[in-house]
Amino acid sequence: MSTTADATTEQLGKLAGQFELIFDTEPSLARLTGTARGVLAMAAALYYQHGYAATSVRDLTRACGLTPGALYNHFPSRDEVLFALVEGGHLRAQRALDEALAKTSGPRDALTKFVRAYTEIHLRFPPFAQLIHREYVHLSEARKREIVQRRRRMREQLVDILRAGSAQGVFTLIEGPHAEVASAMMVLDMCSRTSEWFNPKQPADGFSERYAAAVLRLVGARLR
Amino acid sequence: MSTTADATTEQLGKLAGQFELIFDTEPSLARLTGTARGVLAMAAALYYQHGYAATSVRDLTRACGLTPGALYNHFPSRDEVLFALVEGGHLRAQRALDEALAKTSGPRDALTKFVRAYTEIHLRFPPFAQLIHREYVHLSEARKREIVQRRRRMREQLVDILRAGSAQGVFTLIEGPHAEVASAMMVLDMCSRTSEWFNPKQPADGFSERYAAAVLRLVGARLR
DNA sequence: TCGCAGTGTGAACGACTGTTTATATCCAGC
DNA sequence: GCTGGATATAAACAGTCGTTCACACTGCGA
Repeated sequence: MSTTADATTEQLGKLAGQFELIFDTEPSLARLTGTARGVLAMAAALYYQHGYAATSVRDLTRACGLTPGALYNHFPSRDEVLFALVEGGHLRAQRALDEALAKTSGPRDALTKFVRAYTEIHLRFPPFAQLIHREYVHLSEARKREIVQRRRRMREQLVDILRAGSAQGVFTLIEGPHAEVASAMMVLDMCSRTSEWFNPKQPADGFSERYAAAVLRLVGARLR
Repeated sequence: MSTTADATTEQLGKLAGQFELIFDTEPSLARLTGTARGVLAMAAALYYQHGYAATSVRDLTRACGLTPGALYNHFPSRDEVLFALVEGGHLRAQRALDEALAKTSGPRDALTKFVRAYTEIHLRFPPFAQLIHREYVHLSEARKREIVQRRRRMREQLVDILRAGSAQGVFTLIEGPHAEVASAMMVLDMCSRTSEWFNPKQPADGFSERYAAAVLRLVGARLR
């Protein structure tokens, strides 16, 4: 990574600030304060821009105005910086889904709520979602297993909804082997990928509702 | 990267061999022979398994039974190894799309052919598609621009189809700003992400057709 | 048979890697 | 005012990074 010009440094700081705002929406991140919080926000900004693998401890600490050793007063290792971000993001998403699905009336309602919540999480601050989906694969093997398990759980929630709707004749999935899982993957991918191309400058009003409508079509939901 | 046990080495060689088979389907890759071809195949296997950023020149050449310097008899830099793979993959996809869209009768037919071709490219050898979508971001800035341009072109082909269908009343897209672009992104993502979860052990018969059917639903295609 | 292009080696280049250590500084609580 | 914990620094650790270079070996065309 090259030495950053002042203009770039300023942009990076602004980006880190935006990440930091998101931290308040997730307890496991919000409990960090002071230097630790600043480091994690800057890590998010750097990982987002250059990727985790391309961001060294020296890159990160220099951007924070620290020397490399200082990092280890706040995180046990470089891995754990990434893990803190990735786990935080997944906890936040899981909570949003649990809240959305707390009260539902039937598969159609459940699917609508799932899609809206899952899409909205990705659009609240797209770079955060993008960062997590992109970089979690670089976690250490043990930490990665934890995250993969969390992801599988979310997918299973959606599969259950589709299976129920399919059994009740509310949905007519595209046929084929593992129809529910295939459809679930389509839905999750559609929603999560919004973070890759959604332009925050355009109005987001009704965006997640339109996605829910698209998904209802996709799963062949009974009209009305 | 740790020293590889013999069993792992064997698996890696087998994977590299599978990548090499794919090279024959794309002229820009097929013209490589001998060591250069072997190196590129091994690079594909390693980048697929560990990522480009985590694969050093020494990792790559050691896996090929060479010393680091030998690489530079075949590629001008480490960057260009990745670029050869990524560009080859994009050229192959573009050619498949061009062939599929050479003769079409109306937007519905065009969309069906687009989705089938684009999905099939991703399922021919999912790891190759996966590798390309995942790693192209690590190209040097100049090379990345080239690839981004190719990707945009493919997207525009799809947008044109959706726009035409929408204008003729054949499709009824989910409303909203930039409806065509939003729908195009949904479709591209659905198709390309198959490479991430498709299990080659399950039968692929009719897979792309089912995806085309799902997409027709998604864009609200007129019945029949 | 010579010569040369193509291909490989091994050593070296300076720079960068994640982490640990001893040491210094600060500030809150007694 | 003193003490102790939290936090920072500078230096060093043992490696690894991508790349270059002088040199050796190979096999093919003249």
